[in-house]
Amino acid sequence: MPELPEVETVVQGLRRVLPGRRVVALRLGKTDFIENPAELEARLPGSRISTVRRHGKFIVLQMEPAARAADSFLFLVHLGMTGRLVTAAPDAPAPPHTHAFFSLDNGRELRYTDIRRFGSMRILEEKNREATLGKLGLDPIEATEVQFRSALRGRRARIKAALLDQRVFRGLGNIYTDESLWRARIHPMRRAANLSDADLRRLRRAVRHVLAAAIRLGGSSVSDYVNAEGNPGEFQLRHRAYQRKGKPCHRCGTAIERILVAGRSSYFCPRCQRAPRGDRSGQ
DNA sequence: CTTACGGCCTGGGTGC
DNA sequence: TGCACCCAGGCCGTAA
Repeated sequence: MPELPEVETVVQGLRRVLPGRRVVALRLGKTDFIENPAELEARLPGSRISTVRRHGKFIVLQMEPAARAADSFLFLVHLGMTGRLVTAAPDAPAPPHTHAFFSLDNGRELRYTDIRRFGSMRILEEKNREATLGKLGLDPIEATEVQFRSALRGRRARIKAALLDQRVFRGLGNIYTDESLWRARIHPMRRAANLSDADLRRLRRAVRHVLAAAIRLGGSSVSDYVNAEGNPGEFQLRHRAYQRKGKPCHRCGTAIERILVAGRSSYFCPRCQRAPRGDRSGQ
């Protein structure tokens, strides 16, 4: 499912119920998406959740260990394409493909459901935090104009691919790159290095606007996404490009087109977002 | 170093 | 109804 706005929405929901809770038991189903299942089973029961944060598309739980003397650690959850992290009553029926059940000390249960299992879970030591999370690029909402420009400067990759690269910006995915490029009137096939300062300025503003609006509306529910309470978002109603092939552009009425860029479906308005010279191979 | 591409996994939609 | 095929918001490993 999720990109930055969806993960942010989930995190905001979990933040209302998880901090202070102790994990009393853990039950796992399929474990091929977990880096080290035995470590989870050894360390999570008895530990207490202190904070819930987002880093790019990662949900980061800070854990205080069961043993007094041991160091606190991080529990990372990535929702992949179809992951859901939801709290529920333990006696409520679990949906299919629910592969992790965390019993909490208030009688509730935190559950991870993931049809395709492209998500991941892992424990990360505090001392390894920077080596792992530090590889990710700028937060696209917090980046200043100077940072935004320098992150893309000199990159030969298509702008769409560069925006999707988590080492450049953390948290953007296919929906919000298309929505941002539409708003900034930039064709997804253009090379990042060829964008003018004016282009980049519009792009940064578009990214910030789109992400803020999406967070405000609780994210986009296209197929599987729900928030921490199990409810869908509403930003899909405001999509201007994504999955609107053949429908009129909200600015000029031209039919939205779909092409493949960086192996991903990319939706754009052929009139508002002019193709680069030299077409499909590049520029 | 950077960029491009196939693969992972399951399910939903479409067209014959 | 059945079946083949395409598509899907993620990222990782490999090759060029």
